[in-house]
Amino acid sequence: MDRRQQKTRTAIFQAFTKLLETKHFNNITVQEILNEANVGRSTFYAHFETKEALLKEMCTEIFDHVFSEDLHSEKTHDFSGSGHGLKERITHLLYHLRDNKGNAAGMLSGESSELFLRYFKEYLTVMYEEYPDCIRPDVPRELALNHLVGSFAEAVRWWIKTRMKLRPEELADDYLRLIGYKEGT
Amino acid sequence: MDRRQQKTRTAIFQAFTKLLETKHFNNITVQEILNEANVGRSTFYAHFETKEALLKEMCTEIFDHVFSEDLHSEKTHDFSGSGHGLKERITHLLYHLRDNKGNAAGMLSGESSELFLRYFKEYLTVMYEEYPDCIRPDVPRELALNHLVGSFAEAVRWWIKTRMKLRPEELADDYLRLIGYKEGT
DNA sequence: TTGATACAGAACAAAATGTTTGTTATAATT
DNA sequence: AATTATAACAAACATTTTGTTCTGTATCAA
Repeated sequence: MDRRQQKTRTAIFQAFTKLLETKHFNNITVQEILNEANVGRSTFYAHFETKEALLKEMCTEIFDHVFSEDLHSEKTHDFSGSGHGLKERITHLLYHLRDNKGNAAGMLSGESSELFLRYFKEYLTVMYEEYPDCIRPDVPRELALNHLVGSFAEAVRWWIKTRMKLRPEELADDYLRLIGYKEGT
Repeated sequence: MDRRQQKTRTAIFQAFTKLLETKHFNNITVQEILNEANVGRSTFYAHFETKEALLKEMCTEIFDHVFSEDLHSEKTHDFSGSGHGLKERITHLLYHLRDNKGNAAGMLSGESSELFLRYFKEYLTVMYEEYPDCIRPDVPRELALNHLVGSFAEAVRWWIKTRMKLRPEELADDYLRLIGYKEGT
């Protein structure tokens, strides 16, 4: 990819990220992004169709990164079926977030966290499909899956909101307790 | 209150509700609301400062109604402290939603459900404060409360999304199972 | 060096916002 | 029934934002 394109792309991403930390997505204008990123108007629209498209691409890039290593390591040695590995995987994910790879935490702590959570949950749903043993059989499957994903997203949001005072391992333990996950199950 | 005011107010509420069923809040313009409600521009702004204020007032009115009877019956005979009554209360709440008092279900099923859930959760948080025994002591209190509220909101959203196929009692049971609530606790 | 293309800046039409004004219609009051 | 108050309406308005199109310039890859 042309270096110029990459440069503007990251400039826009950074500007947008910065703005999202203080303002809500809806109240951010394209003009503000242009000013912050020092990018021409036509340039912006050459890269992104709309503000929403920008958000989507940014989320994809960030969460692809946050989840990528997990997905990779999961392919090299498959733990699914035994239930083992969920705790490690969750902890790993939380470390990623805490170390702010791709600024995911910054985004999730801002006023527009609902928007990011939507994308976050999509990835989580895919992840949980690999842990069928976590899904309780005594309630409708979709409801159970929805519960696992939603609860984790909420827990993460709470964690970030409280400035990540708990260590990743602690939050992982607490979360697993809350969803009634037992080590040997 | 002047009948004229009440008339326009409900006209705007109905128009807004109808629009919210098909479009996202962000993509609804004031102009569309005016057309749908057959209300003059200046009239709208005499009633509501902004579109956001309209949303807020509507949510308050609806959720006040949905939660009101619960809060009332709770005062006449207090169950708090024993843990008893949560299942009944949740079931009651779900019946309210299913019978669509105040169009709460319609709103929660639309594209802007996140917005309504925010308000919904506020009410739920207040409600759960009356059931201290549900809050697990082995994780941070705020996290546990957050989990109860978030899980219920997610369960309700799922329920509405699946067109409320489960009976309220069934969903209440499933939800209580998911959060690990035991009858006698 | 050369050809391609990404950029900046300006200008533009279209749409939306929120305010103001004068007039009409409909309440509540006597 | 007549009067007074006020809510609604319609139109006009300045302002802001959006998304497009243009031209000239700078930068990249070959």
